[in-house]
Amino acid sequence: MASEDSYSFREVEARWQALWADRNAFAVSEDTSRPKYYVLEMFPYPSGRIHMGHVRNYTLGDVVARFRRAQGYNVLHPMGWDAFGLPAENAAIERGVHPAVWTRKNVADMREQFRPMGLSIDWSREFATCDPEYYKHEQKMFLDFLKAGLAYRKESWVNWDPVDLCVLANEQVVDGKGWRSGAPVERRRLDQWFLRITRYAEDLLQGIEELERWPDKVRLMQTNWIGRSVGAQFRFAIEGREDGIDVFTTRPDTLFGASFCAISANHPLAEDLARTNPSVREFITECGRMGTSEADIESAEKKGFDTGLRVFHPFVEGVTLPVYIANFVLMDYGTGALFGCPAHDQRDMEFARKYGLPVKAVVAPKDQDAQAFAAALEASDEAYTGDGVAINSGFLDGLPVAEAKAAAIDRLRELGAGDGVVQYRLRDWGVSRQRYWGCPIPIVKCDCCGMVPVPEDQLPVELPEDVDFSVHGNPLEHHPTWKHTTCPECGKPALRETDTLDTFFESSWYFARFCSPHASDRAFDRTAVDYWLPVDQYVGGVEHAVLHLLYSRFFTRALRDCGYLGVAEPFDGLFTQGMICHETYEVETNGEEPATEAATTEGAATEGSSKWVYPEDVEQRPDGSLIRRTDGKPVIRGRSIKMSKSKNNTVDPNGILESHGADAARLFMLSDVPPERDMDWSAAGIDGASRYLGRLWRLASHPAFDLGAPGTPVPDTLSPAAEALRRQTHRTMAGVTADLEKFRFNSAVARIRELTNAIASLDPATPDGGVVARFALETAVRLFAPMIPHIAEEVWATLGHDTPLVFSPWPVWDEAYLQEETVQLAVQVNGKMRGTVGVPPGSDQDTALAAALALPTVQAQVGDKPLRKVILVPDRIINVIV
RNA sequence: GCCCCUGUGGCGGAACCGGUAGACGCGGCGGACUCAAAAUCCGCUGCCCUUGCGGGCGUGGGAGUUCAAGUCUCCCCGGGGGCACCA
Repeated sequence: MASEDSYSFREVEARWQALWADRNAFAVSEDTSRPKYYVLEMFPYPSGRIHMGHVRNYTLGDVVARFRRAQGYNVLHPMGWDAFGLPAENAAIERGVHPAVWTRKNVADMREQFRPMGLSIDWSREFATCDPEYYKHEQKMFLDFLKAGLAYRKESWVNWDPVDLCVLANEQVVDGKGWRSGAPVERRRLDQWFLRITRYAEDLLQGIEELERWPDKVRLMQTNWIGRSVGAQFRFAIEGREDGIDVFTTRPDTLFGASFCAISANHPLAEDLARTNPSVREFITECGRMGTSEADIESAEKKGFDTGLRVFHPFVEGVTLPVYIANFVLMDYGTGALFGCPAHDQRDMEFARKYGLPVKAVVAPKDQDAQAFAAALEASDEAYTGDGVAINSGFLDGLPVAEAKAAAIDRLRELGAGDGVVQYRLRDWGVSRQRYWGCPIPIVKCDCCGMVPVPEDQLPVELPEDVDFSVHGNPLEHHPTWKHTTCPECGKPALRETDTLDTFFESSWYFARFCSPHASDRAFDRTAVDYWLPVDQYVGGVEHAVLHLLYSRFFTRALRDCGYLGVAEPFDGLFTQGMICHETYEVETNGEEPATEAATTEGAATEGSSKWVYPEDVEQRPDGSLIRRTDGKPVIRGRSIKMSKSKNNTVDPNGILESHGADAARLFMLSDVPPERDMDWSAAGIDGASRYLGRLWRLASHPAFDLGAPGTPVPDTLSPAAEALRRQTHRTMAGVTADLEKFRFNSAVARIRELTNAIASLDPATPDGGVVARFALETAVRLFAPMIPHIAEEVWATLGHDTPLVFSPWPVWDEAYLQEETVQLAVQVNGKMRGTVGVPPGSDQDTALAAALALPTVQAQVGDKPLRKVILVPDRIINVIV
């Protein structure tokens, strides 16, 4: 085939990318004369290689950016690097490369890997979070938070990752294991810096209501994570002691059914008792050992220790309850103490049965006999947690649960014992990390003055470059000189804080930094953030539903309260994309070559005797069976799962960009599967996308019509076939515009393909075919430009246009052409489809009925039976009931 | 265990507010072009009965509401995700 006949994506894509770059097409600045639109994809960690997840993420964002730009918005679409973090340090330990060098190299490599995608990014705003120019502002923020009481230090139990030798936030512990290392987390007591995210618990919760362009799933996850619960807090007086025990409960209505009080092993009272009682000490130690370890979660056995203390029931004079130290009571939720009502709480029931405590029913369902129900419940091992009315409960008797709760709280208040309170599951965010490659915490520890903030004129506290990774542990701690300094207050020798900040700190404000990335004396220029924020469309993976997205929402509020910016919510719209999956392949190794980690596709190889094979090494034979390219060994096809290095089922994006081009990769990413869902990568899919691009190209380069000159007006009156294509073109504009606004990219692609199919099948003899075909084709590429920008530009230019599409407005449709000339009305008889009939749009019932009854298939059903009823939905359906 | 989402041809998926189920694509089958193949183009492609015309069935299963249900309600089953001693 002659080269001029085939579409040469290599040459075309490079040419248009060069033009966009030369014309600075994507650089933006504040412009109050136009509406702004801020599009942001979650910035990447510079691992060194881009992966298909990136390709999908940035393709989705780029479609939005280009679409909004065409619509006339002033679009900000920046890119940066989430550059601090453990992998850099691990590389340093394993390969002796300095984390900074490793990171810089990866950033440079990945920038080059992204380049061939043709993204509409304003690269002049690029930064990496490991730049001191970036993190110095973060240190200032930390100091401002400290002043505002939003940052504080406390000794606390922490989640310790024994592999990464580092503290983890609660959000970073998954199934009792470190989110990165996968190692069972240990409990340790350490001095830590915290951010008071709990101050905003209610506000963060309320704010979720307003996030209408966020997925419900994410809103729900955040709601659950914050975990608001309404109840009562009150104090039990201890028999023979001056102090009391504060407890929190969501069921104050069941107080008459209380049979014990339980406190956490870390409760001050428990620690107090331990000082004099060795067996208490032993029990506490035992609880500490279990902690959040895997074994503990498995067993989940309730254990208690009877302290011998007794507390007075607040409502019933003379009644006392035993006080237990219990392993299931958490110190950092509520007050670290609770009362147990076995009849109406399953966990309390188990505890009561184990330690022979009384079970007293105090709530019974409305419609049941209270005494019989109570007797059955008290003999059972299943607690009743449903609704009902209070029984055996003194002044509460007969009240429904909700009212009983209120009445109990009122009484507690009268007694001066307690009050109604709201509790949150959300904990403060521990931000100290015992690592090198992070932002240093700008604090000096002085023996005389305590924790002293580093004065602002001494910022940034920069990381030392000469660090030794051969010693286990935190290099900042081991550095010979770095941590030794003088106290800013008293001038005596003092030590720097050697912990660094959690890397989620950097990603909690980077979106704001993009508004004024070069501001040096402050984190952001106020006019810039006021203009650009909030982000109008954020795009990323669901895996950040609670971590990054909750921290960022908190940070934005904290920054607002410290005077940095004026908004509460950082992301007005959020889109969470699905994962990229691929089939897995394995060959049996029979011990001849090293097996890969746990390659066990069900029904296939047994553990340890097979090896995962990369898709690119698998070849399909004509009979459909698979073999390994290198040696012809049979390959077993496994199910499709998320692309991951451990399963070798990854496809390298740059290989695809090289072989098929950016437009083909982008088109495949956008076709077929709705973007929020997981998609399967397949060779057939990318080939299909390439084939379509070829067809589109041929449609323009070898048109079946004389397309005439650009700008030729379409006549008002057209032949029926040409008129139909004109109307379809207008309908496509409206449909695609709506699809892009709603992230229905797969549907937008389908619509434009329909339009190009219609152009291709228009009879070349059609009068006015050329001028309408030009109109349809031009519209198709304009609508396609956000998705497959290079070929769209090329076709547009081929059709004779001088102004590139990046500088062209979005097409506008004419409402008058949205309706077809003749509508196909569906005809039902007794609710069953019997055919369709073409009628003019807006036909009334008489016209439609006459046309419908004329159909032979309808006559066969209706015959001479009398019509009982006729239902007409104009232009859609007519249903004749006989 | 609790909460949420989801189930449509061989496959990915479409179907607006209850109104022609299967758009668009992948795959498959048949044909054209070719010495042949690739590429490309054309046609067919939910299932069952029928030579055809035509008819019946069909959106995980069962009931219900309605002139009309993939769409709404209830129950059941399967798949995915989140939380998991939170008092």
